[in-house]
Amino acid sequence: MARAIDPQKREDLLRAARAVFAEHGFVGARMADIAARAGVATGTVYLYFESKEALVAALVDDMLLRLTDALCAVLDQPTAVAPISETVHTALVFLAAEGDLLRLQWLDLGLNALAPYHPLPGYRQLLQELATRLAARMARKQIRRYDPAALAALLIGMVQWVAEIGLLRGDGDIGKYEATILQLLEQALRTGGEVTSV
Amino acid sequence: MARAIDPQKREDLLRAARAVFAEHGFVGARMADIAARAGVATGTVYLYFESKEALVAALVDDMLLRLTDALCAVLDQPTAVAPISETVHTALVFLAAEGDLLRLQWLDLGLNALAPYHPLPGYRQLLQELATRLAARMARKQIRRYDPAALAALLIGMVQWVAEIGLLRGDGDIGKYEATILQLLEQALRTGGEVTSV
Amino acid sequence: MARAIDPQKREDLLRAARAVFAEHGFVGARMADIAARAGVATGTVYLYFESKEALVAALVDDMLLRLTDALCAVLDQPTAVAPISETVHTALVFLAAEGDLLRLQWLDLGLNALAPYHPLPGYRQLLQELATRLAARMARKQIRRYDPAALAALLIGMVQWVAEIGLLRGDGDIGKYEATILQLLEQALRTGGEVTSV
Amino acid sequence: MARAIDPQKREDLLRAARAVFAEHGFVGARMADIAARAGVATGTVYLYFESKEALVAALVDDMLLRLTDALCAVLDQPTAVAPISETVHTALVFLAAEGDLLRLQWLDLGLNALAPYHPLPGYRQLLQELATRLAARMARKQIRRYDPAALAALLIGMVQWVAEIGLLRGDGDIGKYEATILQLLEQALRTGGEVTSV
DNA sequence: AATGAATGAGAATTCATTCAT
DNA sequence: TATGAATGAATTCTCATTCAT
Repeated sequence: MARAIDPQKREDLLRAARAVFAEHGFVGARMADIAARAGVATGTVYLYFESKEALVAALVDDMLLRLTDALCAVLDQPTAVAPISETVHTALVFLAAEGDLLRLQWLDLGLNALAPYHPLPGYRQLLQELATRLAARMARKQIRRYDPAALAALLIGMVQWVAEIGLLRGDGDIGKYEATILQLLEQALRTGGEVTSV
Repeated sequence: MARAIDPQKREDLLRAARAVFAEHGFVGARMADIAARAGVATGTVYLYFESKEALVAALVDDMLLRLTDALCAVLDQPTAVAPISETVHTALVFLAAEGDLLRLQWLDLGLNALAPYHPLPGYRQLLQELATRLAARMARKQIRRYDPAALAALLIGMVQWVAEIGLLRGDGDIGKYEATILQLLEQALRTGGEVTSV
Repeated sequence: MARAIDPQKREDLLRAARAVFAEHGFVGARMADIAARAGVATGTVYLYFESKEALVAALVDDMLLRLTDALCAVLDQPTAVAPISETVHTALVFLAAEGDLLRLQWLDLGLNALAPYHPLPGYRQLLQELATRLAARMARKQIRRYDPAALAALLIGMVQWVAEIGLLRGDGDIGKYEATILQLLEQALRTGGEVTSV
Repeated sequence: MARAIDPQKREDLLRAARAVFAEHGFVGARMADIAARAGVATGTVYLYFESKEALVAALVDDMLLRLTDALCAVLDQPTAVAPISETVHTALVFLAAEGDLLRLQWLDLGLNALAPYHPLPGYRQLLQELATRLAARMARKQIRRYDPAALAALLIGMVQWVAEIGLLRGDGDIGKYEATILQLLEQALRTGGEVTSV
């Protein structure tokens, strides 16, 4: 059970779940509503997802994958003037737009507190893809050398937390924070003698 | 209602709640168990806390306050050689030790996704105290000038996420991450011509 | 949980459960209906009984106890002319009148097929009280000597099955069966040379 | 629908159902498991049996038929020394071996408490075949004269209940009970002046 | 303030059954 | 006849919360 029989239906279910979670919150969302929204019977949800929590996990995992794609797209642009800045900006825009999923990520983390080792594949993927690309820039001396995996984690940490602050404050104005991230990275990442734009 | 009549009992309840949450997770934790653990009747819990969620919030808020105290203590040491480094280290040690509460923080954030603007007082306090002290160091040119509030947020973001990674990986080994934070801050925070230790 | 707090409420619950079971059958009976019928909230049922099945067991056990009492009352009458006959008759009348509980007994037996050793206390009680009294009569040579416990079991087996046949046939006319039991016991139980009425 | 298309498949399904019922109990048994065990698709079960309950009924009915056959085989032996004793023994051995089906019989009885008149054909058959043969022995004065149908019912009642006691006690040791049945029948069934073995 | 029995809303989940293929 | 994905009804039981004492 809980196998993807019909990919389209799985898609519909995820879309419906996201909408219902956004509207009623995790606790307020009813599986029956999600099913109805996706145009299937209640029981059908369970052919695709083990549980309500699994729906959250799938949504978060998918978000992480899309974030990875978005960031990689930026970092892979050969013509970028300030790739790191653009990456940070992209991440912030992405997370601001998908604040509902960022909150679902916190929920997933909070709900699975007892599970010993269960990180979503998306985390590894995101950090790894980022680390690879950062390492490449280090190798090319475009940015200062750090542990790539750790640097990737720090970027994600800053960016997610800044996005969360935007959500917490409600206004979503994180301009000051974004500027500071960029200044900080400017200093931290620039290579020795040159004047570079990160 | 839900006001602290007996501070000791409130303490006991928080301690009991934390233990039960850690043992059974938020969903698996029963108010009756928490009450029993604290040695009071079920109904008594509600004389001190509005709801189960409020218990989580109180626990998180308290954690944030204690984190604030711990970090301020470090930053206020006049004799510190590398205050920022020590602060970061202190934060990581603290969060690693209180991983259960960090997870409860994520839960609180995830659970209150729909509430418009309700951040715990502890967040403001933590960021503000940190910002104040960072600003002071900037004024004294001990570290490079950034927006203090934003810089405080970035530190918290990095540190919390690194601690979370430690939890996710299960091994808690975040040495590499801590080293990288320090290197990065070393670069980002050092003032112009001098060779400083941050 | 599932302890008797208020004996009266427990009584009410049992009475309500029996009525609802009789009306809708075990499967058709809803715990909420039983609770409503007893004038309590749904959850309250679970303060007195572990589960729907436990309600059945309690009902059956109680029936067994009452049957025991009824039969003992007959057997303990010193003036009885034909005590065994009267006992059989009493049992048949009792079971015919409480056919719903007899059926609940079958259900309990069928439902607990997997539980290794879980007979209701009522069974032991019934067989034992009966055996004791039969043994006494044997000692006084009022009836032929058999293994008392086994004889008690055989009586119960015959009587319950005859009552069940009455239920199955719907007409409840078991006169022929009762007569045959009595004839059979007359032969089987009479002592040697005397002409006794069992 | 629900008619036997392929007798072999019907057999397989019954065998599978019995195994799954024995393993998980009636409630715990899933139609899908039964189907899988029989090597057919879920829906196929319903081509052979109306419902889960019908599966139970078929199993019980079949058991009753086999019991009938077994008992008739004994009673029809012209050379038997003590035919009634052997019949009782055969019944007890049979029911002890098929305790799972005896329990399913109770379940069937308990589940159909509300249905007005629906006994399985197997009951009538069993009682009738037995009655016929007992009547024949009475006609030949081999056993004392009673109402044959009633006597048959009493035998079944005793034997089933003794088998059930074996199940309840878990040890299956019903030797004492069997002996008592035989002694009792010896007395009850022997004809006038002769010394017969029943 | 404290108690803890009583409340009762609540929804996730299951699985017997169906039916389009 | 067989399939097995889809259905969706249906309800037990839980447990946060209340409130009479």
